[in-house]
Amino acid sequence: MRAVNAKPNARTGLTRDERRQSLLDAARVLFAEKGYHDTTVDDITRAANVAKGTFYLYFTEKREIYYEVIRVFLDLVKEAGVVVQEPTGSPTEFVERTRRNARQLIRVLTENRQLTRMAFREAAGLDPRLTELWRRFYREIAEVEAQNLEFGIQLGVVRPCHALLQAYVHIGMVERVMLELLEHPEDFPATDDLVDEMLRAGYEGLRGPYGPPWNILFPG
Amino acid sequence: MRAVNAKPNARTGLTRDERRQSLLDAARVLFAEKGYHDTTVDDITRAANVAKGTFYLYFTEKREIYYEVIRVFLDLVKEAGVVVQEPTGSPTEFVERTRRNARQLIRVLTENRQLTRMAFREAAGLDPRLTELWRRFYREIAEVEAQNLEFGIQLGVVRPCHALLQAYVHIGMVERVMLELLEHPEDFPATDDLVDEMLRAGYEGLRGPYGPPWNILFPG
Amino acid sequence: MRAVNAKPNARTGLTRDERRQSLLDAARVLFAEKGYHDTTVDDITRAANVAKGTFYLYFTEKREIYYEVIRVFLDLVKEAGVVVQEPTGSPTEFVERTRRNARQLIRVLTENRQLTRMAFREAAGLDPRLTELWRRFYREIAEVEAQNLEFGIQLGVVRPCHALLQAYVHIGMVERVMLELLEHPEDFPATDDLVDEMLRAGYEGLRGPYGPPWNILFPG
Amino acid sequence: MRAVNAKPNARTGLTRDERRQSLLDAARVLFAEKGYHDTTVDDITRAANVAKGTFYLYFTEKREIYYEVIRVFLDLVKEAGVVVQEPTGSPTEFVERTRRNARQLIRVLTENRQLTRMAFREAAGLDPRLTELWRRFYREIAEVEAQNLEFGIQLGVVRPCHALLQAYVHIGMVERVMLELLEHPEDFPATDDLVDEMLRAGYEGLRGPYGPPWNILFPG
DNA sequence: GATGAATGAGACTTCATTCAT
DNA sequence: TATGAATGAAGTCTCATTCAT
Repeated sequence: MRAVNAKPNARTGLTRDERRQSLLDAARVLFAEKGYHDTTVDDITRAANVAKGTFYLYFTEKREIYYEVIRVFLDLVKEAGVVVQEPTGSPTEFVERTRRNARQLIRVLTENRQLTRMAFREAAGLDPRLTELWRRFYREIAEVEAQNLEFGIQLGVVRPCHALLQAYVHIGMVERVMLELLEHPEDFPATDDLVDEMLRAGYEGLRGPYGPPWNILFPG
Repeated sequence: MRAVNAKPNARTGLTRDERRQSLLDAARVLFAEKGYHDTTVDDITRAANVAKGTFYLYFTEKREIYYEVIRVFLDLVKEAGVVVQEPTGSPTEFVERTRRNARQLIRVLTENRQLTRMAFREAAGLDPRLTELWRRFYREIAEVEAQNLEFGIQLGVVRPCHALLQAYVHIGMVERVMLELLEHPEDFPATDDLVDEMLRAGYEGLRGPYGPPWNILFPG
Repeated sequence: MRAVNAKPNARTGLTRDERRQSLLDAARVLFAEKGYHDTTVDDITRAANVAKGTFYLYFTEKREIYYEVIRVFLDLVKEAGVVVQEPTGSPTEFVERTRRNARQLIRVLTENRQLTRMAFREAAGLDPRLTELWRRFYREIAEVEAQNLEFGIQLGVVRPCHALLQAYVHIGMVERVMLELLEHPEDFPATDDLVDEMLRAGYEGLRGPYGPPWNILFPG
Repeated sequence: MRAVNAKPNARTGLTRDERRQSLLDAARVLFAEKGYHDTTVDDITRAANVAKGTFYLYFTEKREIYYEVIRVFLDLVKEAGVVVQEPTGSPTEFVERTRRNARQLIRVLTENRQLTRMAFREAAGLDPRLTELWRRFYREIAEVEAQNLEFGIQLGVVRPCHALLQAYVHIGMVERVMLELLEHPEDFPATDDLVDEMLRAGYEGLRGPYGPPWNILFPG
């Protein structure tokens, strides 16, 4: 028994979902290339090989398809790099899992280089609804990361700290480094070293051989 | 002797620079509020109390004034928070200077809350020239920060590391935390504690009491 | 023996005429509610529970179904209120028959309140064919009424006059009063009194106790 | 000293009001010819010799100019034919004034034949605001006419009656006759006779030589 | 006959930019 | 220099109608 929308169209042989998907695919490429405002509905339908009116059978307005493209992208990012860990295992395992997630995240963003750049450049600047989408994205990944930090604290791998703040610290460092990496890969170490360098920075900071520990630096 | 454009206009009593500035001021407020696309040239001239055509006596196109608003804003940010340090002094002095810069940066961004949000939301999404402006902004502040890290390494306060990468790490953490702070100040510690928590994270990381040092965690 | 189109459809169990009728019924309601331009073919087919394409198996275009709805409505009106009288009987009978027709007309229009309002509001404004339909409607009812007046003249109940002109006079008074009645029933007497007041106005005018007869008023 | 908008435009030499008027003039002709829906903004601006965008400097939307055309037309009609009379003078004077108004009304409507036909055909069918305009039109003229009837009653020229109802009766008869006259002038007497025939019908009705008076016809 | 996805012409509206005074 | 009416390209969205299955 087929699903509701699984019946292929009489004329085109595409199901409703397939057609919708082909519009989304066309839109993703065009938005990634030219951004929201320089991409017209006409561009999208031409790229998807349908008439202009067809667009409005699948999306109520131009914004909606942009919204959808971004939503799917952000879900992909969340899925790739943002994983709820278990409060178990050794410190090595804990860090190792984090390491794997980071590498996976880099892979996904690199595979969607243009889309990533566009998404973070235009970010939330055109719609309260879109702003809300981004806000929720950051909130969700921050909560997962804060949760992971709490687990780390329980395990003793992480020292007590303001977990939510540190979650945003981690998100920010990854975000900025990734965006620079996508522009100038030649300025950065290869993926594995890059990940390690960042993990280490997060784990034990940058204190040098002659730097006194924080409690001596600032006794207050 | 007055500068070339210092002669006040017969009708308006404003010098050319003053008029230009009043357009920029009006534009800044409107862009901050509504973003680039929802602000019309008409809005700007109405807010600045000049006729529409006057706009084009001071700016060649709408993008230019946006570009200028962003440029001034980014310069302000650079000036506030990004200072080339001296490779001298004690570790305490080194960190103390960083601390002062961070607090100053928070002050400036908070004072320009709406503009900051808008600028980072719309970011570079509408023009190669604007994209280039942002790219240069990040490159410049990254270079300053990398330089400071090199100094820290020389002083022994900072361990040897990939300075440029760590510069982006620092930029990212500040950027993301700031943007969240502007949205949800109630989720974060007050400024001084916030700065310390971040400095400490950068300085000695989050390693907990039972976390082994990195070289033991990953002997490779 | 069944008529040509009386064979019920295998799938739907409806004869061609029944299906056509259900489209007309749906259209009548929608047109009455929203008028011609705000009612889409999609609205109609959805309300009639058929696919959009089905519409064009029964009507060649959207206008046609509107035309048909109006035609049926105008026929209903004609049938209800416009009756050819016989040139026989007493004055009382003559007036009494007129009175019955008027009451019947009010009933029909009141029962189709929305449709009546819509029909007279949009009237003939969208199509020469429709314009012609309305023109014929007025001509036909005017001719019947003129005929009745001629009978009245023959009976001596009605004075000699320009019968066609007076027919339009009667049509106009009924039409306008009816349309106002449908909007503001509270401004008018109840049906029977309303009819009598109008009949009397038509029959002996509004001349007051001190008003001289017309031939004295205007001796020419 | 000139009025606010009396300064002619630098480029075109037209004041704002003149330009607006030329758009209205163009629109009136086109609407009269083709109705609302078949007239495009493009048609209007082309006829007025301005660019399409200019339209929106003077009207917020297409409906607005239609609304304005109808409003001006209805005001013209009101002004021409709907005059508040004085409760003074002889019956002859009273009727004579009515007669003059009626003739004036016929002149105005005949001079605006196409516009009149269009206006009454499309009537109120496209907008609540327009519906309201028409509703108010009818209410206002009905109130004036009802007032006049009250005066007539005071003078004894008119018998006591439901004045508002009779006002609508009069409006309807004039309206319908006028619309038929505009279509088929050959079916009707010349203006002066037409007016007299209608006045007489309203004044003393159509009772014939053998028709008993109403109170005998219907003793109830 | 019935379906409903697809079509595409065409309408309205916005707004950056120009230019005659 | 300042004005602000005028421009017109361009974009979004609607919907009557078609047609392959």
